[in-house]
Amino acid sequence: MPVISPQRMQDRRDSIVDAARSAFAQSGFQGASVADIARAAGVSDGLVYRYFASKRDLLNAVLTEFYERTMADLETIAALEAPFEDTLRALIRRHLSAFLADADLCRLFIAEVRTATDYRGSSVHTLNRRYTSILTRLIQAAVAGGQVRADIEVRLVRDVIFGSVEHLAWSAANGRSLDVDRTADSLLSLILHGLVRPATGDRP
Amino acid sequence: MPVISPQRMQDRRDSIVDAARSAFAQSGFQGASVADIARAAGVSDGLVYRYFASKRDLLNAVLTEFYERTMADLETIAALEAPFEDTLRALIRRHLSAFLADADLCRLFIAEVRTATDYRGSSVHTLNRRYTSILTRLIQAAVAGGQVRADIEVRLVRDVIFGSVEHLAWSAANGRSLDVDRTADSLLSLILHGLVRPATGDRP
DNA sequence: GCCTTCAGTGAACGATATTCATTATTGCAG
DNA sequence: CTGCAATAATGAATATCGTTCACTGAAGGC
Repeated sequence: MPVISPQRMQDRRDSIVDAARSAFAQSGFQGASVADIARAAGVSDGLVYRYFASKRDLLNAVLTEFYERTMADLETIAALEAPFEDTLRALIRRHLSAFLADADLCRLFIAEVRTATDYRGSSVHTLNRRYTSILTRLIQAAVAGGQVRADIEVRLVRDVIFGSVEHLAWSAANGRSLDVDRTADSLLSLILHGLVRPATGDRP
Repeated sequence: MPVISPQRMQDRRDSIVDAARSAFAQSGFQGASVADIARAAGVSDGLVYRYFASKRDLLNAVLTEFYERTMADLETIAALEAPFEDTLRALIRRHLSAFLADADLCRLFIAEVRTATDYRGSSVHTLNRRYTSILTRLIQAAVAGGQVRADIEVRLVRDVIFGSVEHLAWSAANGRSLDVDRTADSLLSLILHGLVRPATGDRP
C-alpha cells in the first residue's frame, strides 16, 4: 500500500543522507542544523523526521553507510589469507588511509558516536565489532601459527592498533600531512618488534 | 579597583567550576544546562557569563583544572629519573589510572575538546603538549642511552602510547573493569618487545 | 469519480545559550 | 557615619534550533 514507489522513498532517504553527510562534515554535528540539511535535500523540516527518528539517528545513518564501505574493503583484505605480516600491514594501511581520506567523518565518529552512552548495541558499534573480529582472528591465527608470542593478550593488541591508528590519523588530520605507507610500515615494525633494539649487541 | 575582594571572586569562580564539573560529568556537555549549573553554584545565569565567555569556555576551565592536577603527577614521576623502563611503566600506570578514575572527564575531553576546531592553541592543548614533551624527552634519552633502537620515530611512539592508553581506558570504561597494573605491564611489554616472540626464547 | 491512505508540509512549541537593562552591594571619600 | 561612584549580580528577553502535529493533496483501488 505505499502511496509512493519504494524507489522514490529510497531516493528521498538517500538525498537526505547525502545532504547530512556534507553538512555534518563541513559544520560538525551541532553546527549543521536540521533546517539546513532539509533545505539542501530539497525537503521540509518535518519530512526528515519521517525518515529518521532524530538528528542523531541521521548522523548514525551517515556514519553507518561510510563504515560499511570501509569495512567491506577490510574484509576483502583479510579474506586474501596472505601471510600474517602482509595482512596486518595491509589492514593498517587501509585503516589509516580511511581515516585520512574522510577525516571529517572519522572526527564525527570519535566525537559524537563512540562517546555516546547508547553506543553499545548501535549499528555503528556492530560494524566496529566486525572490524575487531577481523583483527582478533588474524592475531589468533598468528599465535597458533607461531609467528606471535603465545602470551600476548589479543584484546590488548587490538586496542593498541585501534588506538594508535586513530591517534596517528587524528594528529595528522589537524597538523601536517602523513605518508600512509611509510607510517603504516613504521607502526607495523613497532608493533611487531617493539622499542627495544635487537639483542645482537649489548643490553642487560 | 575591584568592588569585591579577589578572594570572593576566586570563590565564586571555583564554585561555578565545581558545579560545572559535577553537571558535565553526570549529564555530559549538552545535557547539562547553564541554568542547572548556575543554580547548583548558587548564582544567576548571567553571572556565569561574567566569569566565563561561554559554556564551552567553562568546559575548558573544568578540564584544564583536572588536566593540571594529573600533569603535575606525571612530571613528578618523570623527574625521579628512574631507569627508562621503570619510568615508562610508571607513566603508563598513572595515565591509565587517571583515565579510569575520571572516565567522565576524559570522555568530555575526547568528545568535546580534542575534536573542537579551536583545540590547537587552547589551554588544554598546551597541557597536552607538556605531557607529550615528557614522553618525548624520555624516549630520546633512552635512544641516546642505547636502551631503545635508534631508528625509532619518537612521534610514532608517542602516538602509539597515547592512543593505546586512551583506547584501553575507553573500552574499559564502558565494559568490564580493568586491572591498571597488569594492563600497564602488558602494554609496556608489548611496546618494548613487540608481538614477535623472541628468537632465543628468553624473556627480560 | 469518490474515497482512503499516507507522503509531505511548515507553523508552533519547548528548551536553552546568550545578552542586557536594571538593581544591589561594596569600598571609599568627606 | 553617610553618600557616592563603580561594578557585581540579576533574571527577563531574545534568538536559535530540534521536534511535533494538525493539516494538505496526490495516488491508486473500488
